Amino acid sequence: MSLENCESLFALIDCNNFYVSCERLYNPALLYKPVVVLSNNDGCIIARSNEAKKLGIKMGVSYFQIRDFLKKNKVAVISSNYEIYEDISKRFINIIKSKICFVEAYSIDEAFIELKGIFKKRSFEFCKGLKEDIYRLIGIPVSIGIGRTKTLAKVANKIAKKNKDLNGIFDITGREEEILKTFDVEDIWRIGKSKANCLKGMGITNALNLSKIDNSLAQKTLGINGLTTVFELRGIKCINLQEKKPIQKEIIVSRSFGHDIGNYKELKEGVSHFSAIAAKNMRNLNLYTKTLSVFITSNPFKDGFYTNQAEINFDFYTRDTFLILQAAEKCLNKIFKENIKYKKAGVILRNLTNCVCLGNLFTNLEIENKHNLMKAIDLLNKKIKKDAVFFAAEGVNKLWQAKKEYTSNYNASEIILI
DNA sequence: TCTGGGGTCCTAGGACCC
DNA sequence: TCTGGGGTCCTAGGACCC
Repeated sequence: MSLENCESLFALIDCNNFYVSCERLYNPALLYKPVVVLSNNDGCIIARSNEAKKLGIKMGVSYFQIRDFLKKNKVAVISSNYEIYEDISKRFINIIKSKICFVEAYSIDEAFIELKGIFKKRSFEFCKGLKEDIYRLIGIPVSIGIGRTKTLAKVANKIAKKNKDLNGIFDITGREEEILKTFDVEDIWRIGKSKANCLKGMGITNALNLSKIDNSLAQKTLGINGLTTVFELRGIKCINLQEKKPIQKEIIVSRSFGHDIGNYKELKEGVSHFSAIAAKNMRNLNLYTKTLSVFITSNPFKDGFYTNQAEINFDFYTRDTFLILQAAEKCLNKIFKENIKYKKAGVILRNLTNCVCLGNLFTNLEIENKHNLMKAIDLLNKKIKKDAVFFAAEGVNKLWQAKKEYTSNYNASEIILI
């Protein structure tokens, strides 16, 4: 076998303007029109249709700054609806898994695959078929980049997206030098703004320059991950396909409030609500926690910024919302200060495990009963409606809730695509 | 008036110990 | 009078990703 045959081949499948594409499934009137999707709290732009990109709307811009511009240009504005996006994302991954074994669900709208054997021999045809299948089955357009390493597949994907003539698929293999020469160092996967600035200061402006950098210089300026990137650009595989998702290290639920909160009661209700969501998410992932922390912050854009956090360790691993609510309240009491307008709060669960770790002989029965209660609550909320059952500590009015003015009224169960 | 949320990893620096 | 140095652990904060 020649050395060439031993080389790996990866593809990155990336959904085009994913959130916008999802919204278009529910509302075809949005097709061919400029559309943007807003972050939680309608804070900033997190997805744009191609038409919106053409208008020069940038990613991450705060909504209030360009509201008038959007209106003038008749851009459709939509609040994000993550339930729907997650549902479509699962379908997207399932289609890929039905066609090939080696799949890594990398993010909500991206998957890496490793092409081996017959798939490698017919890589382009296979990817073309996959792209067509995804569109036929769930109506989401994707772009696919192919390369010898994940980093090169990422580069190829950007090229596929940018260049219309390629019809959404590009294989960089054999053309690395020519392409990397035109590829801005800032656009390389895992090279962020600050590293890019540092590199540009050294005269390294494109990906080809970076691939030729001295190893020890790369490590010194970019750290160990940067050196990995350099090798990957040279076509040397350092980052493997991660088919099995490792156990999550933390679960975070945090939100900015719709308005500043000055009183303890309202803040406590918010923190309790986030705790209940975090506990529910943890049970969904079949995990238990041993550490809970709460943080609160005032508005960082205003004077007298205050932020603080407190942490509590449980005596044993738990997934019991009652215990989590108690702990969250204790943490909040440690850090709450009067006369501050709070803008944001969050709850973090750490030290997660998937082992069933119960307490001692005397507490086991009680814990078992609580488990069953939690299961029942989760089931009711799933079957009847969200928040059909909730904890008194979360409050009834939820006055602090974030803004969401432009939500589409669809839910995931409404659409049947396959 | 309005400025996202969720996640991981690395590093620098302090505390502590021998 | 004189005040080392290396290891480990922890944490906060930065950088990066989507």
